[in-house]
Amino acid sequence: MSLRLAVLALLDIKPASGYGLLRRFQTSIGYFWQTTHQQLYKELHALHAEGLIDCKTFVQHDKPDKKVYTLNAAGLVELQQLLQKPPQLPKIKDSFLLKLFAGRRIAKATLIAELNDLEQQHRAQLAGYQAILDQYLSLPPEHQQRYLYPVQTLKWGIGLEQAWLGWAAQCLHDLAELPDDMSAVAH
Amino acid sequence: MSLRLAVLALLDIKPASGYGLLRRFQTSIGYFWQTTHQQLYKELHALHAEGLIDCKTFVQHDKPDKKVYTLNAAGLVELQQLLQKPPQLPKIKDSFLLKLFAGRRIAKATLIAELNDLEQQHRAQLAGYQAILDQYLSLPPEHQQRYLYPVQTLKWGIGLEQAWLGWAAQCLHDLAELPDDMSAVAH
DNA sequence: TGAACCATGTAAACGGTTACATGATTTC
DNA sequence: GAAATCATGTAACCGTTTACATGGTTCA
Repeated sequence: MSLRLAVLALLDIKPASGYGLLRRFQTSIGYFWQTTHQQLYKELHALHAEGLIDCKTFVQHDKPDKKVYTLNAAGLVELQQLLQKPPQLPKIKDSFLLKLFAGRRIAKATLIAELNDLEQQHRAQLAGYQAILDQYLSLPPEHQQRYLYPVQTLKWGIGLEQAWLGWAAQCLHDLAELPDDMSAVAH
Repeated sequence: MSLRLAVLALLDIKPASGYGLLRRFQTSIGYFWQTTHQQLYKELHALHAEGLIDCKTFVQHDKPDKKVYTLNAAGLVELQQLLQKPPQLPKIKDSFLLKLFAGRRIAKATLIAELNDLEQQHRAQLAGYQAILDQYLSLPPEHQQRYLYPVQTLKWGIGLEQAWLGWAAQCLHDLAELPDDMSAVAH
């Protein structure tokens, strides 16, 4: 049901095609809600069949045609109903932490290399989020109004990445002091 | 495949029953990997059928009988093979952030109440993790050895909770300055 | 008396991923 | 010539959640 909430919330800000929505998922809420085009098209079909969003097809010459979906009055009611539901605790699935948890069964060098690699990715993510925040802060106040709430979630993402990077530095420091590869050592 | 990794990693530290494993999921890796007893029993049956874990039934008088599973040599090989897989980026699904993202469609007081409520839960989580860390730090060094890697993931959880609480304080401050309920206001 | 804990399972339904399918335009 | 971007979809499979199912013990 939360994919539905995500789609309605994004369309509530502005209309979009399935493909355009997918990019907005990736760039604006991807750090706390992911989806794929397969899921998205299915949900858009369902929402349209239920009369919660309107659809207009735009014929393009140089690109494939696109269907632009718009939230209608019924969709807004649905959105507000979904927002009444009590909040649930977040679900995190991090297989890298699982690997680290079982770290004594892997070569230490492998873990360190993977940590360094992830560190680069998180650094890039943080830079990306900060660029979006800067872009927001450069908007005129009347445009900022519309994004007052979304920007709070962006700040959450920034805080998360900063915490991750701080932890990774400490973790690499701790690992440097640990004994080497124990993967072949009996316990 | 990662539930399998999680189960093998936990059994690699010490044997457990399905029910006991479930509690260890909740207390030791629950903040980055969740499961239910239904999933767990199914996976344990599969692992046993594949000969990766051994099973002994213990008859108890005051409590129901329990099946204690132990990682065997084949299971350790399987664990090490799963650990060779390249790390994947974590998957986070946080429906509260979705609600906050669409915050202009909810009464501000509701959001603030939910944030305060979550803050209490995160504070309790942090206290719980810190208690486990303190318990670890009080172990003799030879026992600490076994948990050197798991404790890194615990520190990750602590960092995450601290970042969350810091963000929530800032968010509540920001929300206090925002205009009131816009849920009924046209845009 | 009711809730929580101990302990194990099955089955249906739902949500999400991977594979398959097409095809033009743009950029390296 | 290969890869990325734009743009939409179907279908099979797998992972996860919810509901059903049982039953004794302990604690408030």
